[in-house]
Amino acid sequence: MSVSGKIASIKDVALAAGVSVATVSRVLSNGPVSDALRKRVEDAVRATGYRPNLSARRLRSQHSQTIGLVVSDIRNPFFTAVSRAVEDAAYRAGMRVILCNSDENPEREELYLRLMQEERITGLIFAPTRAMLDRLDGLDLDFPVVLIDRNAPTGRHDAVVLDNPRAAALLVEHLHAQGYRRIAGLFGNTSTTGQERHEGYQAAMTVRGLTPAARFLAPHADAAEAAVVEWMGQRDRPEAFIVSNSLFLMGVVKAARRLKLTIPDGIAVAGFDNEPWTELVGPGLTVIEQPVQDIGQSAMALLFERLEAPDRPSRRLVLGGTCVVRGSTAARMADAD
Amino acid sequence: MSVSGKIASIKDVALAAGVSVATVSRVLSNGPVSDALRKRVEDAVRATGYRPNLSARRLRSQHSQTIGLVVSDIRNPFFTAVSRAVEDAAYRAGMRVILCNSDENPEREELYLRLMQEERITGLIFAPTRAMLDRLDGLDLDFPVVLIDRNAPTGRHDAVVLDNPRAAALLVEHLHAQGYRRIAGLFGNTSTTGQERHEGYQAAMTVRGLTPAARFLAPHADAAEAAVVEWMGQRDRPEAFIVSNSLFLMGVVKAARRLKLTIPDGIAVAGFDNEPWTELVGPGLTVIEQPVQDIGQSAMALLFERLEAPDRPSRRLVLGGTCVVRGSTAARMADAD
DNA sequence: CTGAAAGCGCTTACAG
DNA sequence: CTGAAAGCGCTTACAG
Repeated sequence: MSVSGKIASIKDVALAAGVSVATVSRVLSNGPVSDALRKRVEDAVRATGYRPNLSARRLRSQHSQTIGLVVSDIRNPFFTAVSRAVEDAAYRAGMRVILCNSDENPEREELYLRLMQEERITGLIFAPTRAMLDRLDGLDLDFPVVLIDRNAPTGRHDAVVLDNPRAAALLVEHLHAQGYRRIAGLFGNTSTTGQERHEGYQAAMTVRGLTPAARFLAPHADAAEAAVVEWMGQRDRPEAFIVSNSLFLMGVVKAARRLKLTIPDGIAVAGFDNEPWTELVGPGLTVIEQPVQDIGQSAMALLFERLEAPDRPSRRLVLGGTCVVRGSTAARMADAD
Repeated sequence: MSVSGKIASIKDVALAAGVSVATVSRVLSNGPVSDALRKRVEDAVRATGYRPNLSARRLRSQHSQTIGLVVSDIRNPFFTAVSRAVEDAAYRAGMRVILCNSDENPEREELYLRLMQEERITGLIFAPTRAMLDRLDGLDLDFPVVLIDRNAPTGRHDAVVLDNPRAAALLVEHLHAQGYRRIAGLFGNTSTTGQERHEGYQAAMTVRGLTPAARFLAPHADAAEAAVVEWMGQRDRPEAFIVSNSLFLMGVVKAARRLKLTIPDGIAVAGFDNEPWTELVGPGLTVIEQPVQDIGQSAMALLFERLEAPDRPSRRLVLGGTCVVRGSTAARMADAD
């Protein structure tokens, strides 16, 4: 136990064991040490309550064993889940993670990128804004970066993303098969994700001879609620909505309630992501489930591969989503318009 | 720009500026330096793309500017929100935070406590398991700790917690006023939180001449669902449930669905916490809202106060919750029972 | 197998 | 105001 207040250093241990600090260091790193000395050192470690100083270790060994994780907001359940997966993988690999929330603000992203440099991180897992995505290739950072969730097809960085166009197309496909025709779309306007999902929506609508009708909104439930309320007041009101994130999902549900429309008869809805509560709302909400666990783990895996082979061409891992069908997209009544 | 691959050190800057490293250091820390030299150093910093090495700085200055945060699971929305508040407060104060998930596992808690020592953190914000709570006073850690969410009344550490008994009593009070009498309770069995909420429930029931009927469950939706299904099959089935966390809330809703009971006529429910989706489920769920922002900020504040006055007696900050009334506890039909 | 010594990149008395 | 030097707590060649 440290009684003195100050925590014991390797020197204290060496003194207590009657050996050199080099020997203590070797015992701690499982180096070649005689059994006799090893035992004495181990006893001394216990006696002094010694804990290695990671700052010193990092400085000397020149690697931080730290990975950076910059997301827009940890309160977004998608990022909550991904970051949990990243952290688990990191701690399993003996690494630490530094988490930062950019709030979709490019200036904060820049600030945190600087912080990452000062921490001498081993690598970065990053969900950038569109603005940052444009500048990212120009920056010269001292660590590899793996993009998650957002990504430019032309970028030079490794990335693991959902197959967003395909996922959105899945929703169109499903709604179409259920008898819906006037299918409107709400997409987030701050990330590439919203764009890509819109592209998939657009293509899948067109290929079926349906007319796409999309709006891009700031990622808030209120924005979606207002848009839906207004939209449903017009002629040719949509029969169904496809929305690109769970905040919009909430917005649609709120709008339905305000307009006294039942789901799905008055208004059908499908979207992202499969959060626990989507099962409980109304008749259950049809959603795309992302492989969040896989995304986090794969990002870590890509990072490790990159560290092993710094010069290999970049890779993009595109993961498929699953369509979880629930009552919010039940087959459309025959009598409908 | 660092072209060499290796990031520039303070020595490189000194060389480029034609000054000593001491002068560079002084410029960086806004120490007393002549304008002429300051300018030369600033230019050299830019030219070399210099970024201070935080490991070196921490080692030398002997403080890590780091606070630890150990919670059970960041995916629990309560902890998501609190940790976001903690991180914001920390970064604002120029500190970093290391986040760890214990998964309610005392062994992992111990592991992370050790990690915190190795990081030489400035202080810890900690939501411990009950098992850890018992041993915590015996440990001699080299940093102050502020407990959040969970806490033993006899403990020697600072803490910020919800007034759990009062919050649970609020729910009983409300249900009673709405005409409910047979009010059952489901409480988590891993934390002190569940215990305290049970106490409040018990007391509030007794004082109103009602019979408490409580069960303690592992914190999973499934456990709650099963318990409710079974309970509702018995004679004297409860009219309402009070539950101590949002997973149980989900469980009750699922059970209601399975039993084809409407909320609140067939089964009323109220609980913790006020997550965004609770408004959208069924007729809306009546819940206690915790001041999550305040909890995170206050924990940081208590930590800073403790650092300034290490010997001051410990403090507990007990914050009140708000009862958010929704349809799940609408007034009970007169004909009932 | 073991120890003395150098050095990672900083900050901070100590002189001048 | 400025610089030379010591030292934070480690690891790792280098000798022996």
